[in-house]
Amino acid sequence: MKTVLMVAEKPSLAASLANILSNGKATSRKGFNGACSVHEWVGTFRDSSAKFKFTSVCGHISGLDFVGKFNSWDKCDPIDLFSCPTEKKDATPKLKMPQFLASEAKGCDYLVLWLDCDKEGENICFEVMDAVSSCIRNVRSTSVTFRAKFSAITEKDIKNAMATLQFPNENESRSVDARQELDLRIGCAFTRFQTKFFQGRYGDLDSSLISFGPCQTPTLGFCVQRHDEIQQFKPESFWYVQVTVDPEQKLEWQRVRIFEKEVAMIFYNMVKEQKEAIVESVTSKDNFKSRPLALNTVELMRSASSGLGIGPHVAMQIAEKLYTQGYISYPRTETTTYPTNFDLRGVLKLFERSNEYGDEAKNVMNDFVQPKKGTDCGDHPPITPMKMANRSDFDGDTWRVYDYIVRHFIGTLSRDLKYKSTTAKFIIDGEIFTSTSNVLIDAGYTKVMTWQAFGKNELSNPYNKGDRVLIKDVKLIESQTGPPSYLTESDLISLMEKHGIGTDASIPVHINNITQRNYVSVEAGRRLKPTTLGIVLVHGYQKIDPELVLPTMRSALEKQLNLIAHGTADFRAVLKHAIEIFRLKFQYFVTNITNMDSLFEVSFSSLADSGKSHSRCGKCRRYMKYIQQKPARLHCSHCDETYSLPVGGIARVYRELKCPLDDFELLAWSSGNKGRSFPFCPYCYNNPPFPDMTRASGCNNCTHPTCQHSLTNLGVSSCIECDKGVLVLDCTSSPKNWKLGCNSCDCIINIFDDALKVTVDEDTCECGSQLVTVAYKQEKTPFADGDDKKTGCIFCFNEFMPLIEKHKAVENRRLNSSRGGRSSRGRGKGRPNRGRPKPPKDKMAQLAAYFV
DNA sequence: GCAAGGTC
Repeated sequence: MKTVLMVAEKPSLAASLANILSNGKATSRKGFNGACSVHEWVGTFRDSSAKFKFTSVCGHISGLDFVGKFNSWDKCDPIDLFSCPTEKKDATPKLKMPQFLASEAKGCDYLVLWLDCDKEGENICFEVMDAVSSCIRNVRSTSVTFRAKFSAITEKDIKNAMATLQFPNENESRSVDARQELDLRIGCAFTRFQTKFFQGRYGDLDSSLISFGPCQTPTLGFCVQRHDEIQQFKPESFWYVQVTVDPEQKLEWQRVRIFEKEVAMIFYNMVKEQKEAIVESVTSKDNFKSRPLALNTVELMRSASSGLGIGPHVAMQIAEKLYTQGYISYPRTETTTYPTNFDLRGVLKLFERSNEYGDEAKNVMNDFVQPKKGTDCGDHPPITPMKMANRSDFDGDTWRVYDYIVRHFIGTLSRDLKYKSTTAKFIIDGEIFTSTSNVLIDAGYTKVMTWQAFGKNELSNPYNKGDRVLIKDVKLIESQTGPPSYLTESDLISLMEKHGIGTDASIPVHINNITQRNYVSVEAGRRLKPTTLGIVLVHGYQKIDPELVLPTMRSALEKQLNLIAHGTADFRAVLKHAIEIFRLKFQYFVTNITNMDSLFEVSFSSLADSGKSHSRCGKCRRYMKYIQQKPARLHCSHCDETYSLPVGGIARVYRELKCPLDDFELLAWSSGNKGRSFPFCPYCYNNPPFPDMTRASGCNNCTHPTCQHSLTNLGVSSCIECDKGVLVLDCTSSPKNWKLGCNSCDCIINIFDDALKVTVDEDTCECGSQLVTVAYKQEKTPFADGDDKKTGCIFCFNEFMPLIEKHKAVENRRLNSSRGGRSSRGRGKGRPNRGRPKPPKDKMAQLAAYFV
C-alpha cells in the first residue's frame, strides 16, 4: 500500500483538513517537535487504497539571512549588503522542522501540499519539498508531488481540491524568494547606515535603533503626513444664520455656512426682518444602519483599537490566546462571508444559556436573518466564537475582546437598525431652513452591539405643511474651521490595508515597530502622534528621496515581483534590476545624508554638546564626553570619534590608569552594587587588539602578556559555573572589595574582605588554579598565627576558606579537593583532574603567540 | 542591534 504525506501550513488546519478528508476517522499523534501533530487514516488515492499521513509546518520553515561576517555591523560596509551572499536559515530552530518533516516523509510515496493558497504558501510548498527531498524519491516530479488548491475550509471545497490536484507553482514561490531578498538587503543596509550615522553624531536620540523598512517607513509616513496637515492648517472664519423657532427648536440653514462676512450679513439682515417661517413641506423616509459583515482580522483590530482602546498588537495576542484555548475560530483571515454550510444556528445555540447574551441569542434564533454577503478570500472562515465563556473565565481585556467577537457574531445575524427620518422644510424670505427628526423603529443588531446604539432618538417633528411658525430669534454666528486630528490607529490600519502595506498578520507588527522605536506615541483615543525623531526621519527622506517613504514604493515593488509570479519575467533579471535600483538609491542617500542631518541638528544635541567630560582620548589626550543615554557612548569631539560602551550599568574612570597599547584612559564598568564589574579600555572595547579577543571585551578578556590588568595576569582559574569562562581577579573596587568575576558568565566570588592587597602569583596549585597572595594591615589580619600576608590557593588552602564568600559552586569544589596548603611547585605538571577546573591558558604559550 | 513574512 502506498503512503501519501500531506502537509498544511499550520497544525490547526492539518487537524481540520484531516478530519474532513478522513470523514472523521483519522487517528492523531503528536510529532516529535512538540508543535505539530500527525493525523493518519486509510483511504483511496489515485484509485488504489493508500495510507494517509496529514501533518503541518508552522509557517515558513526557513528565512533568509546574511552569511558570516555580513551579520556583523562592524565587519562590513552597509553597501556590501546589496551584493553579499545570503543563506537560508531555519526560521525557528527549536521546532526542528526539516528533521521533523524528513522523519515523517520516510517511506512515503506521494506528497500532497495543502499550504495556504497565496504566494507565501506556494513558497512554503517548495520549502517542504526541500525538507523531504532526501526521503521521498523524485519529489520534484509531477507524478509524486501535488498541490491542493482550496478556497474555503468546507467539506465540499476540500474534497473537490483533493479530486482535482494540481502542481506547485514555482514562479509564485520564486517571487517570494525575491521579496525576501530585497526586504533583507534594503532594510538592513539602510537601518545599519542611518543608525550608525546618527548615533555617532547625537546624544539624545530617543531610540537605540533607527530602523528603515519598506513597510514600517511608509507606515510612519502616514502618521507624519497627518502631522504636517495639522501643522500647515490655517483656520478660516465662516458665518451662518441661526434661526430659533417657537417652541424652542434650532433650524439648519441649507447654505450651511458662508466664508464671506458681507454676504452672510446680507442673508442675516434679510431673515432677521421676518416674524414667521412657513413650512413648505414635510417628508419622511425610512433609513437603515446596516448590520455588520462577518468579522475578519483587520476589522477586529480596528474595533479593538477604536472601541476597546486595545492596540492591534495586544488585540491579536489576545485573539491568538482565545483561539488556542478553543474560544474563537482562527483569528487571522481576510474573509468576511460565512461558508455556505456554516452552522450559524449551532454557534448561536452555544449562547442561549449565557448570562450575558442569552436573551439576545434566543431572540435572534427566533428571528433569524441571513447574514450579509461579504468577500471570500479563500483563506479562513470569519472570526467567530466557538465556545461559551463567562466573564470570570478571563482577565478584563481578554473578556472585552471575546465579548466583542460574540456580540459581533450575533450582530451579523440580527436585523438592520431601522429609523424614520422626518424633514420639515421652512422658507423664510426665500431662504431655506430645515429641521430633521430621527425616530427609532427597530434597534436591530444594536441590541447586542450596544455601543452602536441609536443615540438621537427624538420626538417626531410636530410640523405640518403650510404651518406658520413663530421665529423666536435670529443670530449671525461666527466660527472657524478646525484642523484635522492625528490619525487614529484604526485610520492607520485602513490606510495600510488600502495601500497594500503589510498583511493582516503583519500590520500590527509594523505599527508596534514604529511605536517601540519611538517614532510615534499613542495618545488619548489611540491617536498616533509622531515624535520629533519620527518627523525628522520622514522629512529627511522627503528631502533626499521621497520615494523611500511613499506608500507606493511597496506596491511598485509588488508589481515587479508579480512579473516573476506570473512567469512573464525572469527571477534573476527582476531581482538584479530591483537590487541595483535600491543600491543606487542607497548610495544617493548616503552621499546626501547631510540633508537629513541638517534636520537632526535642529532637533537633537550633538555628541559634543551632550554628556559630561569623562576620560582622556588616547589619540589627542583631550577629555572625551560620556553620553549616558542609551546606547551609552564616549565621544571625542576633537577626533570626531564615537566609542560604544557596555550596555547598562555605569563606566567610571578607573584611577586614571591607561591602556599600554593605545594610551586611552581605562574605565571600570559596573552593573551595580552586587553585579558584574571589570576594567576596560574604550578603544580596545571597540577595536580588539588581539585576534583571540572578541569585540566588546574588557581587560578581563585581554591577553596582553604584560599589562597588569589583563586576563593573562589576573586570571585565577577556569570558571566553576560555565564552560568557557575564566575567573579573573577584579580590583576595580579594591581595597573595599576584592572579588573574582567570570569573564564570560555572571559568576562572582567575593574574597578577602578588608584586605590591603591581593595579587595573582605565577605559581599554580595542583588543582590547576593560580596561587593568590593576600596582605592585610597587621591589626586586621584574620589569620590565627598573626601573619599579615599569606599565599595559597583560593580553593584549596584551608586558611583561606573562611575568607571566601560562601557560594554554592565553591562548596562543591572543596569536596573535590580536600588537600590544602601551598603551591605544589616542582611536582611536575598538574595531572588532569576530573571535576577540577582547568588552569587558565598557559602564559608562556600566549607570550609566544604575540611575538611570532 | 537590522526587514518582512509565515506561525506557536
